[in-house]
Parts: sequence; structure tokens; C-alpha cells
Amino acid sequence: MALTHAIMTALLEDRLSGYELARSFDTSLGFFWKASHQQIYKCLRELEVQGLLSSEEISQETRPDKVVYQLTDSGRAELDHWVAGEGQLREAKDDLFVKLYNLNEKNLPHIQRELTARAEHTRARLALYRQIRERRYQRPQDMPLRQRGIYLALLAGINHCEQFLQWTESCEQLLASAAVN
Amino acid sequence: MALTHAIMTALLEDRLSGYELARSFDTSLGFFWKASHQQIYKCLRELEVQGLLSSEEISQETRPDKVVYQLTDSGRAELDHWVAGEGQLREAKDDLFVKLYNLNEKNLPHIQRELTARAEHTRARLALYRQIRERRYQRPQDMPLRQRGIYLALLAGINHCEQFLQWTESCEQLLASAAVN
DNA sequence: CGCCGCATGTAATTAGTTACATGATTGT
DNA sequence: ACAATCATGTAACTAATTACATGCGGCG
Repeated sequence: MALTHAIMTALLEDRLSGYELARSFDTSLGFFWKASHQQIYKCLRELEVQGLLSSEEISQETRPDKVVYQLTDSGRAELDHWVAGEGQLREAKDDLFVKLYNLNEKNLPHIQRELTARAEHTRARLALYRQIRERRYQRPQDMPLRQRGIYLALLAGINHCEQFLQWTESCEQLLASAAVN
Repeated sequence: MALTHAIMTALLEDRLSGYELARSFDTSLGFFWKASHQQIYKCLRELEVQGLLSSEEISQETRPDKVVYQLTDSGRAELDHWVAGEGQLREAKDDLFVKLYNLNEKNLPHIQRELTARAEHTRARLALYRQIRERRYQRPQDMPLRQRGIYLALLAGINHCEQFLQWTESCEQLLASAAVN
């Protein structure tokens, strides 16, 4: 489960509760690895049993108590070991492309709508990425290595969105004429 | 399971055996939806039970017998229904970006190697995509709708590869100076 | 004779999703 | 009063991976 490594990565610099992890997976690292809170809590318990994380209960006055986790030395070692290993490529799976294989006169309007919706979603995502870049990564070349890595991941997200939006324009062009016929 | 729909899509025009499906998932549709042969065989049996596919055993002299599947009317209807429904976006998961969040002096050489390997893999993939485009999609605007859809999926693959390769160059630039220090 | 491609599976495990559940506090 | 946010879980299920297994025919 690479989710374990994503969680440990999120804990590299901060001690976080399951809830906070789930929140941070809605942004930042979560742009590249999504997980539900259920999965995260389960994973956290397993990681603690394995001794890769340690936990501490924090009492809070105004809010419910929470349990924060941090990397243990052996967690750090395991993470280093994972990073040093060969990453395996998992092919992206996307409904949209499978649907395009089904394109015909009848479903054309619907698929065009889906393309538009995806473009819309991608535009929003791109705006968010760009905002993060402007706020925090004006001069990546001056930053420490880890920050540069995070910046590069962000840049991959930005480039991917830009490319996707260009592609949706190609789709519009190639499908526009068909809509008339 | 969207794999069922990918399988039905692959059977839109051809009657195929499980083995042939697995092979075709190494190319074409498989660029966008991967599956192992075990998963495919299992799925085929379930789809037949549900009446969405029908099968026929084909005796072969020089090779082992095989079972070919084809879409039934209700399979076609189900596929149409799925295409007409709302597609759900599943966020891509990629080790590489999680690893970038772990970037430091120690693992830098390894991560650079991984980036290079991915670029290499992407170049090969891109060459394949381009070959397919040149051989079969010289004039997509003159093709029937379904072919255009398939072309657009291919184009997404091409654009994605091109974008990724540009990104790996950004990585090289931003990480080159660090390697010296 | 041994490996490769064709062709099909079982079994066990891991990963991930969906539905449901609880209970506190803060803001409108 | 009601919804939203914080905080944590259980249970059931679906999807996917990994390891193992079988047997035939062609090629070098």
C-alpha cells in the first residue's frame, strides 16, 4: 500500500491527527494521492502497530480530543527505503477516454457536456495550483531541496492541467462539425 | 467496476476471447484502462452471468481452444446507459510525486535516475502513439464519429506524454545545480 | 530439450469504496 | 433550531494484485 508512504510523507515535518491528514489530502500531497478518512484512520492504526508511527492523545477544550501521529525513527528509515526503491508505474484509469471509444451520434451531446464539465473542473484546479505557486514558490531555485521537489510536483499539476485544457479545445474543434450534421 | 465497461467497449466491434482482450489491453484501450488477465477472465464470467455478454467456444487445430465473447443486446443497452451517466473523476495516483515530497540530498541521485527512467519510458510510449496516429489517423476530421473519439483519446495520450517530457526537463534544470552543491 | 506464445484459470491477499454511526462545538 | 466543522470510527462490499497452476504446440 503506497498510501502508507503518502501518509508518512505528510508526517515528515508535522505531527498530524487522522482528521488533519484527511484535510491535507484534500490539498497538497492529496493532489497526487487521494484517500478517504476511513482508509487513513485504518492505515494509521496499522502503521502504529508496525512501529512506524507513534501517537499521542491531545486534549482540547473547545474541540473534541484528537490523536496526533508522528514518524518514529524506524518509520523514517522505512520511508527512506521506499523512496530509494524502484517506483512502479500505475497506468492512469479514466472513464472519459473509455467513453470516447463509445462515441456516436446519440451520445455526442452528453460526451460534449462531460468534456465541458471536466474542462471547468480543470480550470478551477489550475487556478488553485497557480495561486499556490504565486504565494509560495516565486523563487524555487533559491529553496531547499525538499521545497523544490514539492514545487516540481506542483509544476507537474500545472502543466497537466494546461495540457488537458488545450486537449479539450481540440475535442471541441473536432466534434463541433459533427454536432451540426 | 468500470472494467466491465472497458471490456464491453472493446467488444463493441469485435468478438474476442479473454486472452485476446488481455492482449488488446496492452495496446489501444489499454492505454487508458489496464487490467490483468485474471481480472479479465473473472469479469467476463460475471458479465455472461448477468446476460450482458454471450460466449461461444471456438475449436482451433494448432492452438488451444478458446472462448470468444460478444455483446448481447442488453449489454449494448447497459453500455449506452453507462456512457450516458455521469463519469466520476478518479484522481491519478503516482508514486513519483509522493517521492518528490521526500526529496533531499541523499535521495537526489536516485530520484534523478527515476525521473530519467520515466522520461525514457514516456519517450517510447510517445513514439508508439505517434506511429499509430501516422498509420491510422492522418485525417481524423474525415472519419466517422467513433473513430474520431478514439483519435481524441490517442491525442490526449500524445499531449500528455509531450507535456510530461517537458516537465522532466524542468526537473533536470531545477535539480542540476543541487547535484553540484 | 527447453523456452515462448497461446489459453485459461484458482486462491489468497491487499487496497479502496460506500454506507452507516456517534458526539461535541461554532456560527447563522 | 439547524447546518457546518471537528474528530473518529465499524461493517460490508467491490476492485485489483500477487502468487501459483495447467496444458498444448511451435521453434531453435
